[in-house]
Amino acid sequence: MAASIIDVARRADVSTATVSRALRGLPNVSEATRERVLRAAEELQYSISPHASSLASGRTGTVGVVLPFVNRWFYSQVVAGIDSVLRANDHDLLLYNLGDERVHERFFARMPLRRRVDALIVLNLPLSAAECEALVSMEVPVAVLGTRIPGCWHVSIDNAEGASTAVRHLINLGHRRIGMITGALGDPRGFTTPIVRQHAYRTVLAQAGIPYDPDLEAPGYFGIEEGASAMAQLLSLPDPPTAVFAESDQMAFGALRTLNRMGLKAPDDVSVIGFDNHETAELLDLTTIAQPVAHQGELLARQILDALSGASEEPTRVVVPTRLVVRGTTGAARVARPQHRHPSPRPGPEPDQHDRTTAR
Amino acid sequence: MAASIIDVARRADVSTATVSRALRGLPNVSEATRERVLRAAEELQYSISPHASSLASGRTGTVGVVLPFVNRWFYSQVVAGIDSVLRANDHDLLLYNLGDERVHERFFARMPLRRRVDALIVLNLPLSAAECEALVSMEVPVAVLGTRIPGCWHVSIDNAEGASTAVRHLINLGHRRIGMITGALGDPRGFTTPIVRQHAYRTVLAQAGIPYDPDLEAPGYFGIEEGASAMAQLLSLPDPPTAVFAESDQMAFGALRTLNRMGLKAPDDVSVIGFDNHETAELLDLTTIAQPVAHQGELLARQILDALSGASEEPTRVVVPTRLVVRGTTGAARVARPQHRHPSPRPGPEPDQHDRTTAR
DNA sequence: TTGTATGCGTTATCAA
DNA sequence: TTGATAACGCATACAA
Repeated sequence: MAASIIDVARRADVSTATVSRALRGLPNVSEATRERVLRAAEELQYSISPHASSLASGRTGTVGVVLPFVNRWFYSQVVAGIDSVLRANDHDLLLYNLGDERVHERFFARMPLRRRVDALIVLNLPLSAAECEALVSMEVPVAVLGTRIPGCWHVSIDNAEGASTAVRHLINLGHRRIGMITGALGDPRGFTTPIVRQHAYRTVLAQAGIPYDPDLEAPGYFGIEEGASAMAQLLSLPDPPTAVFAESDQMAFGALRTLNRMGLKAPDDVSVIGFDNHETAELLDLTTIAQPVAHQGELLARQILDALSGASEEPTRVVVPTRLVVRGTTGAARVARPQHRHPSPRPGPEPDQHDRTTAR
Repeated sequence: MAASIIDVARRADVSTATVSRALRGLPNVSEATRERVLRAAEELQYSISPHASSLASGRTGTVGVVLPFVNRWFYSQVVAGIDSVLRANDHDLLLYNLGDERVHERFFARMPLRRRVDALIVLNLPLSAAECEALVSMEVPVAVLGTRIPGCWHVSIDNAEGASTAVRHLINLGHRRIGMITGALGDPRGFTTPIVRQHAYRTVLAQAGIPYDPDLEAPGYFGIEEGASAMAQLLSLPDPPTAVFAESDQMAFGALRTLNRMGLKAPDDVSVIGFDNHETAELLDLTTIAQPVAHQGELLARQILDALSGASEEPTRVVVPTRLVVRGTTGAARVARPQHRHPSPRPGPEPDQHDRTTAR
């Protein structure tokens, strides 16, 4: 049987209250007794029962992280970021993967994290309005990545700006027939990232005087395989794109594979730009929009700790910058295509071409 | 204030004991009262307090997962596997990342998971003998991936066989000057995987009558960058290898990048084989030894559930098979190198060459 | 600075 | 089948 606080109290010849105080480093304990208690605890190999402690204090010392995937690069990076600052501040991390539809439903039906966590971090999860409300009703601080929930803390990148930068990069290179491989759309619930990026894509094209062509948008669902299919679909068009913006690197990888298998090359045949700066993007020499992934996790955890400590009253919203990383898969458009009546791109210096890494 | 079991009891006009029984689906509750209790709980939006429950029952319903990284592909896959079966059986997953040295030390000094988890899953962690004992002394079932701890459940691949297959594949292709990019060695604690693989590498070479050359072993520490450096080191040798076995795909990726940057190509200049079948291995057309990663996580979780339910008394050990996946980065050695006096490889059918995916 | 006593929300034992 | 009640192990308001 493991030693309890009573055993320690007996051994140190003090009350359990004093043991509790001494062990938690509270003031109002003389150095002498504190030392006695510490030694007694040490000798008995005492370790606190978190459950009893939680029950008595109402705090759990753990933060729930709710996400749709644990095995995708992006999420594992974010979790690592969260973990590092949580751990440094003596908080535990309870992982809740809602990727499975049934798990998702049960989660909101049973609210199993109620009273189990001091705070919640929600990563990029498509949530209905009712589900958002359910989270808020837990009455713990909630920090959200990627989407927005009223009353919650927020961390995100400027998706519109990132996507715009990507498309502008292609336009600057002289491309006018620009496709987009989009992420998971059509989900009725609130995961706005793909919508925002797609909107930016259309807007930038419109601003450049390029007519909208729905055929140039192919769904890739944020997967490698699906990205590959999307690229195949785009290439099968009567008038295929000369450049493609994939809104995730993984989809861009799939796109590159399709090119490869068809005997085509980036950027000679088609320019490809991704989004994320995935760890293998450099390996594949993929031009992309970089976002600080683990850092966003750290920020989320910091927000939560601030909320918990009362350091910050009002939920804040922090937007972290993205940055264009120019690598080898994007290049100048070959020639102005005759069938288009738009002016060919002006020649002249192309900063994107020279800087391998350009601050956006 | 959230409703407690007392509120439910009052509303259903029964005792708290009956509520507890009814909600947990225990027998000895009449259907009528059970329904009454269920409805009362529903109406009050009652949700149980896991801490109180744990305190009273001694069970926590959560499994601790202790690992050295959360953001590396391999580990995130394993965690996903664990999570899926744990979640399906109503267990929570407490993530404990011991990658940081200080966190590691504190973990074993304070044993913060004692009384906090019903069981432990340990992933590929270098542990001293004392640390292993500390884990066992928690008196909960422990399942271990990759290394061995007496008295614990085990899941692993046959590392010797996997590594041997890799090296034999290169030998079968006619290579005789074969380098190895090794993982993290030199750690005094018990993480045996790299040791076993290195031993297999040496043994297979010896069996083929190829003399041992320590210069052909370069450390890559399981990282991309370090793998790249290791390859550079091997290529700078007076007599560089014609083929390289990297004991992880990530290191192989780095190796490929080095080749690429030096204007060399696999397999024309150097054959490269990895280990893992990382998700981007296919993308890079990397020949590799595949291991079922998420599946190993599932097996670990199953073992734990068996132990917890008492279904299995004695800890078991399951070894999952690896399999050679032949892709484009390995090819036949160009010519028998004149400076070696060993017989040149016999020509003839090379099954590894034809089957894209060969069961080892 | 220290001790006493109560409460936290369950489960489990025993009795009814 | 149900109820009363004692743990479970700690934190904390209050008293000393």
